[in-house]
Amino acid sequence: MSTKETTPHTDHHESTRLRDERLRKLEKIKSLGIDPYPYKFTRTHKAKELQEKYQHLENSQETTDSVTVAGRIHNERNDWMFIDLYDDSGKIQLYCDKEKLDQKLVEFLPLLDKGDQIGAVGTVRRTPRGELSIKVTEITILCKTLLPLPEIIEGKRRHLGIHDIETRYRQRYLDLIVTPTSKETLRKRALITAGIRNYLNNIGYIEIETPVLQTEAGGAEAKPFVTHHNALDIELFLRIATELHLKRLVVGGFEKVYELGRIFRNEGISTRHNPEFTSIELYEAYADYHDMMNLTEDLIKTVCKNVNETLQVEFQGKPIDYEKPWKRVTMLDLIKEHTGVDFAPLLGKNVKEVHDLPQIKNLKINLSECGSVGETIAEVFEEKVESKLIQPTFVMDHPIETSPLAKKHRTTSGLTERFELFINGWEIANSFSELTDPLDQRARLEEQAKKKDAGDEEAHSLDLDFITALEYGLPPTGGLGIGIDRLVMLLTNSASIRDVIAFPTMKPV
RNA sequence: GCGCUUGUAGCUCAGGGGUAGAGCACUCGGCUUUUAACCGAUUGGUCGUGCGUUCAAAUCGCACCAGGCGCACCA
Repeated sequence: MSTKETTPHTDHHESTRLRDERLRKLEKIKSLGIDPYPYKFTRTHKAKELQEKYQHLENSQETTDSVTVAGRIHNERNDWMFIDLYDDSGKIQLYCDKEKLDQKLVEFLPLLDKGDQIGAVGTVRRTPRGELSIKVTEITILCKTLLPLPEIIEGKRRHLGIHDIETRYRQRYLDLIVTPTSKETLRKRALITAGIRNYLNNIGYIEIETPVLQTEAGGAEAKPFVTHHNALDIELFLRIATELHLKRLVVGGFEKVYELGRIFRNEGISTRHNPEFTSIELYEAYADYHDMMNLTEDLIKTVCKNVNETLQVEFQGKPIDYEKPWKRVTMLDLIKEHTGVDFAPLLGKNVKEVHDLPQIKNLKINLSECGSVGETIAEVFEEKVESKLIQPTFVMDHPIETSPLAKKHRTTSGLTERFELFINGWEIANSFSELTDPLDQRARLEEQAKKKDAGDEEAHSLDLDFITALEYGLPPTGGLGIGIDRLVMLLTNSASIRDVIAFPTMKPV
């Protein structure tokens, strides 16, 4: 501090100047024998509790009820006569009548700054203007801040806030202080994840944590992050799915098991993609994908109602109705509906012959990457149908070539018992009647391994221990995965995945 | 990874070859017993970074860095 005082102001950046001013006040507070960073403070009420409790207090009415509150100063008016104090429940105004205040406190007030955390004791009153206030008798500094909070001006109106979206994500603590909706979104996210766990725990599921560090990153098609374990001197991968370990747990005798947790995929970043994101996967013995559809629909309806108190939710201007029974339709029927092409008779045909059919050529889709009719179907679906599925829709019975972990369809050959849930054109959930036949599973993963060897970085890897587990017997099992971040986006009307992740991945500055 | 676009004071933004601007915030002073208070004064900036063009660059060009949006990949 002492060297700073001798430094000319001209050598300082503005931010340093503002900080120095607060350091000066900090020193002053210390010199008064006050600890600017005390250990504990006991309050009697939160802001919201007071607002509710004194809802019926009339304008200008005063009580003798003494209360103690604590929070952060967001604003001050008329030389500290009015202070807007915020805690995590909301706002309460402090009223400082300097004529009646202890002289020491009057002298202390100018040492405060917006952003400081304080505790206050006083009596409850409603001002003539109708603002519930605490008529202050004591103020305790709880934390002296050194940096000013960001403020924005709209018209002539000034309030706390940040327009710069980069700052909002990089310095999320600031965003949370000054942007009420940011805080609300994360609060809702917590409500959603807690709601999901509650729902599942109540019907007999248990949550078990499976490894993040794996020697084979299996269970999905994605590029993994690679890391290294020093003591073992081996390459390890961050998990891309929880699927294979959870199914091992079902082999081990857990009949209803899930994990809600972080997974990692080494792919692009966008408004809908963060390299680490949260999924829930759950597995239920003796269930099939029809059971999983019922569970998915009921689960999402339940959390939606919890969070929004309604099943009609707007997403970026589009009304989405979660209430009506969700449409259940096969992938082939949807393709037929949107393109007029019926793939059912083409299943099992030679892929080149299929691509040469006039009605396929007319679709004007690049199918050169599709090495099978199944892959062609998936591609046509993605190109022509996916983005149109705005209202909740279960898309059922995917081709076998693109679903290596799903059981063959019980009646239609070439298809599997799988569904994906689409809302707002996004895949929200993915589910199968899990493949339990160890010989079939081995054959399908070996097929994937061939693709991987041929250079497909995203093909499934061959996890031999998983195959071994299946040979010890996986009962009929329904499995389900839900992308939590996108679900939260939908239920909180958030345009970017970064809004629903507290600390989204950013390039270092 | 590609395309478009943005980066100027603590915050929000103007300025687009000729001495770096405004509002608010901060600081100081005045007025006021009051609710975006008001009035006045002073502060405050390597114009994202680097290299170039030019007598002269915040401004023009190129490269790089970071963000946003779109595309690709994907959930």
